[in-house]
Amino acid sequence: MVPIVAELDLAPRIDAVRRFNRFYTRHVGALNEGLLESRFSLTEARVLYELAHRELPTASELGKVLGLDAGYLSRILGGFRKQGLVGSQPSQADGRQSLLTLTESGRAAFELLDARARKEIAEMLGRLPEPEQRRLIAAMHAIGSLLGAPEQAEAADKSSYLLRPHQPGDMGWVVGRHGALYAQEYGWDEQFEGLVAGIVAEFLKRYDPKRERCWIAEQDGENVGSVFLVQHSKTVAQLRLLLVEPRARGLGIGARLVAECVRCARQLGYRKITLWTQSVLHAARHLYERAGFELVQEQPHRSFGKDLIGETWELKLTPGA
Amino acid sequence: MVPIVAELDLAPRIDAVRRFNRFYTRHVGALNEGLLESRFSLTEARVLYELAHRELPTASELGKVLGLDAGYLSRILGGFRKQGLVGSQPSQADGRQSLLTLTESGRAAFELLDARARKEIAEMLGRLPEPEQRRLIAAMHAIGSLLGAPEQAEAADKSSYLLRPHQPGDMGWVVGRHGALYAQEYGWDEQFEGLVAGIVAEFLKRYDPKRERCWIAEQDGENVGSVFLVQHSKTVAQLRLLLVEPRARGLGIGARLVAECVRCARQLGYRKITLWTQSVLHAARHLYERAGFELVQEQPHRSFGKDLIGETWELKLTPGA
DNA sequence: TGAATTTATTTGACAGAGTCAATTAAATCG
DNA sequence: CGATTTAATTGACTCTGTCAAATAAATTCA
Repeated sequence: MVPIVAELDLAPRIDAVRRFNRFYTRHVGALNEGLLESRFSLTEARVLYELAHRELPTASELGKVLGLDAGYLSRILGGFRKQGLVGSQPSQADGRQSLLTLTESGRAAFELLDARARKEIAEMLGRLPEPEQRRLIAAMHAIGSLLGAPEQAEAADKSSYLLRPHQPGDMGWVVGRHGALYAQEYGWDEQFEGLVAGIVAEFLKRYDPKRERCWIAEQDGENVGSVFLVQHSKTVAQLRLLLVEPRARGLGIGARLVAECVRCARQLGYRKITLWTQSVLHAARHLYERAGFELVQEQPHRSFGKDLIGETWELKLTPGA
Repeated sequence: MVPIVAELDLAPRIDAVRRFNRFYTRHVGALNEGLLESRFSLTEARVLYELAHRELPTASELGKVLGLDAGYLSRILGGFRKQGLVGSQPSQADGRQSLLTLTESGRAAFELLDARARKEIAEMLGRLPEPEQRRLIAAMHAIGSLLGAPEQAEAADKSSYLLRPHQPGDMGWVVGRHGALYAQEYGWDEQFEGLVAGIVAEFLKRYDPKRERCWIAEQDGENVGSVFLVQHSKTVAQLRLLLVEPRARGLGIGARLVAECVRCARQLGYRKITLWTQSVLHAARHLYERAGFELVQEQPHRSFGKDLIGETWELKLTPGA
């Protein structure tokens, strides 16, 4: 019989991981990274890749990055030199080293390989409808960050996300991530998730596209942030439910969401933006402060199982600006 | 500048996939599946694995499954035979084939390898806190089913899920999946997601653990179903928000959720369960019918951008049973 | 400074992983 | 029955990767 209450049994998880490992190994093997009809082996392709993505690397640098035996690598590079794919110049700093570069034809060979590999992946992605592609990327991203892929975080830069209006499913994401994150980070109880659910329910029910907005920040197809601009009165807008996923913090997404709200409120003719937050939410308070909001009221209260100090912030909008 | 509106540009997704492939290849390579100090190569271990999981396979069967060259495999099997790890018996049906089995010591070798591999994965999982483990498994499952791993689906059987009470984040999941699935499958508009958000908001606000329940069905750490039992009146309970993810359908999860509601309502002393559904939701209606519910009222209405026929179903509970 | 040690690279020898073609013997097709 | 196909084996070979030795430049330390 299926147990009602979860026991922390690792065994099925271990099996799931191993099943996935077997599956994914085969999957990657089937892709073969564009070298099906090329004269390069997988290792050679990896070397070529690193050569194309580094500035004047040395052989030992490549060996370290790729985890290759120095002798093996030396032979591969020798072969490349013979084929005229790489050139080398002696290092000024260290007479033992050579600084390696791809020649014209070396770069051409890499481009060809790279284009083929991209095409393969594009075909694989193309077999999936758009929302499933997004789920796939999101899942890969999740695995990468959970298993600690430093370069996954590195690769995220300021232009790696986009803002878009809400779609089916997004409101649930907003509710769930508010509930889970505030429970985890501040120990708030389920009343908070309920409050958020009430807010989004109200938003969807009374949603007026001419007076209100929701933005979802998306990165690699995965939701990483949200903010709402709702009508508080004819002339006053309210900013609500600002959230940025921990793993996407530090990219300026929060500031961007707030700025977008302010810009839009001004455009829609509001005179003032108001918002309610808590004194413990330091990161959010900073964002409001830097966007020009001013603290106008403080109010201690007990909510979500904690003693909190609620704060009202306001930003006056000059219509002309 | 970051674009406001999403354009369907594959390039960043392709890069994300390739980054993940590189990362995961290295990750799996680092795991080495328990054969670090064993006398087996990776391929030999894979052969051993298949031998341990099949009934009297033939060499060609193994070769097909593992994608190995027949000659290569023949040599590996020859080695195993020499070491006394596999035995073979001639096939009655086909004189060219031998039916392979692991000997005692072959099985022992496999068990050792298997235990080591499990231990490795367990250590990796152990480094993650419990909720992150669940996210990891969920993400792997998502990738597996998106890229079409038939055995991932196969492996799901009736005892592969569990029911548990709700946790932070679950309500958001319920809202989001209702919103996304009904939009996708029936074309309902965002008003429906708003309605669900309102229901869960109300549920959390008034939640009385003695009179009400929520069950979340979880599979490999991923939410795949939900149902709520809420108080309608002193003697009448209401079943709400029954949902099963498409990929988890056919495992009896829906029936199980309904049965759990009925059992619990009876135990809590309710005299009747009522529920509201729509005529187009055939699968759900079947479940209710088979659980003993009876259709007591029909009501055409226009909601969620569609013309629908709402239905009220009821189940009388005999207190003694 | 200069001898000892370390480091970057190359080379030779070799083992393991995997492919390809040829061979044998049994099974199947027509 | 002869022709073709299939399962399994074997030999020859290539590619992948490791290990140890050699060389030359750089660094350390007394």
